[in-house]
Amino acid sequence: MKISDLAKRCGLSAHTLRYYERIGLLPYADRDRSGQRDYDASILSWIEFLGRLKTTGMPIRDMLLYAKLAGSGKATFSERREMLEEHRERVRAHVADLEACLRVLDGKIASYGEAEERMRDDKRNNANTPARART
Amino acid sequence: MKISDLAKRCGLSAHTLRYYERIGLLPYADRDRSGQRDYDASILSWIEFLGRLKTTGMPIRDMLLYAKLAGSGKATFSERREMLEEHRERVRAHVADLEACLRVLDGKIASYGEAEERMRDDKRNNANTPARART
DNA sequence: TCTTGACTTAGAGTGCGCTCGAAGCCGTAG
DNA sequence: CTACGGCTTCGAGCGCACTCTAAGTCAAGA
Repeated sequence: MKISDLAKRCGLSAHTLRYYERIGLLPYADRDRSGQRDYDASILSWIEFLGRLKTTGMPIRDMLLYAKLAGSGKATFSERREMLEEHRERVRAHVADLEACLRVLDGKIASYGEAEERMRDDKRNNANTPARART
Repeated sequence: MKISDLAKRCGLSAHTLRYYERIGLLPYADRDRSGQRDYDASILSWIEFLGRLKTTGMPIRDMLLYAKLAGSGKATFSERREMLEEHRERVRAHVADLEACLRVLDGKIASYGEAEERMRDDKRNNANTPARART
């Protein structure tokens, strides 16, 4: 598979794939006789997992550490598990944060909705009541 | 309230507070007779709300638009509500993504745990069984 | 044969969100 | 009076994660 094919399949640009290889996030890809990268489809599952780490906010330097451990075989299973467990906790905490934020947004949206409602009422009644406090 | 007091209370640095004022995310603060910013405590709730937007990944340019609308009174209630509704949808989608990632992490962690378990068993049995496929 | 287009490399540039430094002013404690 | 800490402004610098450019190579199709 050429780099542009892999790019299409994994949703990263060819630029980004080369960048990831350069920094060590992707293993050095085999080159064909004209020097072009020729990827094995098995790289896709690794890229997909990296995408999960990225989505969940893991910085590249941590992904690099994980990648290095993953290249060292069975001896690093427990270290990798611990990394992922710590990361999972951070992600869970972040999700909890986001859910709290969502509740705040819900409240704010509702209060705008109610304010708009009142404004429509005022208009319909053509009443000259004093302005209400903003929220 | 001086900038360092506000910084302590809201968790942003004085540098960041000045930066936010400079770009228009915070209203221009009153200065005392020696030119130093003197904040009213009411700024705290606005900063807290900005923090919610930031936590949920809203870029500063969008916060700036929201801030501009919020400075324009009642006429922009519906526009602000629509902004927040769209943002809320993005956040909900992101939370769903994160939850999918958490399930992947759970699976990965479990498989490391099982592999470690098997390695301990193998050691205890002192058996020279062939290596298993890595996951 | 010539053109086209995708690939290669090293390295520069971009956008975001801060973060810091320099130089100078102000008010209070000693 | 002086020293000190904290404030001011403006602008430069930083860390991250790409993103793009330039110059060149290569293989296949007209």
